[in-house]
Amino acid sequence: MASYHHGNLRETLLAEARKQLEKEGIDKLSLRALARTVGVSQTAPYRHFPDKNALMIAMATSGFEELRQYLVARSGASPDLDSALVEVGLAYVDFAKNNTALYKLMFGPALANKESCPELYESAESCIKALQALIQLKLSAPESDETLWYITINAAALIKGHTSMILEGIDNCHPDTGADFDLSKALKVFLSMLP
Amino acid sequence: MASYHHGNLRETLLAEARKQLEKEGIDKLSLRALARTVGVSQTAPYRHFPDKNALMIAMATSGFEELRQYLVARSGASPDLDSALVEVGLAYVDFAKNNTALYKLMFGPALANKESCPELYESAESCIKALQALIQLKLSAPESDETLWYITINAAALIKGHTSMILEGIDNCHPDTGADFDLSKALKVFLSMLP
DNA sequence: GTCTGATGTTACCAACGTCAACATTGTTGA
DNA sequence: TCAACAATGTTGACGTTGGTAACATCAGAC
Repeated sequence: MASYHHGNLRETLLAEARKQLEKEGIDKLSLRALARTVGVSQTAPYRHFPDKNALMIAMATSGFEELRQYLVARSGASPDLDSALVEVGLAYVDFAKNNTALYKLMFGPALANKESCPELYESAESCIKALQALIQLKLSAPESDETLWYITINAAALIKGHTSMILEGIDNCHPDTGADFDLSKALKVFLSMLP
Repeated sequence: MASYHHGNLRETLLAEARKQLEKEGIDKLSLRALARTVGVSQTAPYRHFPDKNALMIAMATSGFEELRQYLVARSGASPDLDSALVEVGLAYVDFAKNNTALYKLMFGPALANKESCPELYESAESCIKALQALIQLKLSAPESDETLWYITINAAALIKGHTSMILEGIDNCHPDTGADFDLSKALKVFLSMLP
């Protein structure tokens, strides 16, 4: 027989939410259904999260931590700097593809208001900073510090933009030849343009 | 006295939805509230849209048409090609900033499934193609056709990525000097890297 | 002038987020 | 040891939402 207290409800809810998020999509994610599948009353989640949005923010925050670890792991396993730079881009996109709903949640309405959930912003910005730190390693050319910085942000934007287009299903195949779009080629083309 | 038939419900609903979208955000947008403010019964909208998502798709579609027109207008008013390229990027971001909720809707869950709403994808891709056509004008260098194509997509991704970061409120100010991020400078830096 | 289809209304349903009041449990200090 | 307390879980309810079915009203075609 089940005990009155679940004992681990908060983490169980987060895990089940994460599962449902990827399986059913974000709009089919309801606190009630979550409680039901976990086998607890409909209002029990409110003992661990003030409201539904808090649950979302908790998921998003853990998502940023996962993403950060994934990026450093993938890029760290590369032999040289150039391949590490390509790899971090590929890794970022892979994470988004393998955790599409979570990724959209991370950059979705959850972090709409900066001051309401500062810890979310911290993890988000630290994640980008990690990416930028890696990119900056590449740029030891005799450029001005300001130019270097803009190139770095451009690289980050480039990866984010490719991620968006891929998630949106926009197939950037060649209009004439019909050749498939190859992300790693695109990243290498950008790298070759660096000073 | 009001007549039984509204006469222009579909467009009135779209206009009011657009207004509410920017004012209250997408999650506060309900068909019932819409019908109420328009002064019609709660189920009247279902005579013009099969469900709520159809209303969203209709808004998104018109949004893409607006965006396309805005881009050609802004870029067409530029004196030379280089400034036109910078201008199209600035215009894209401006549109997103001036119509944030609509922009997020356009690239949000509405166009999640490609085959369910092909006309949305058409307008979205035609919009990107227009942007790419302009960019391709710049690239008459003796590069391979494939490289040219990848540079074009990179430019599109760059703009999309900057848009995302700006909408997400990530301030890319310089970590040392604290100088504000300047989008047009970033775009010019990218342009200067082109072959 | 009647018939028909388009449009709007009323009544209803299931599901959701959330709150208040109550029940049960683990813990802690006398 | 045990009573008080805080944490956790349950029950019941309220208001709102998206959506369906049946009915009402109107405009235009024959």
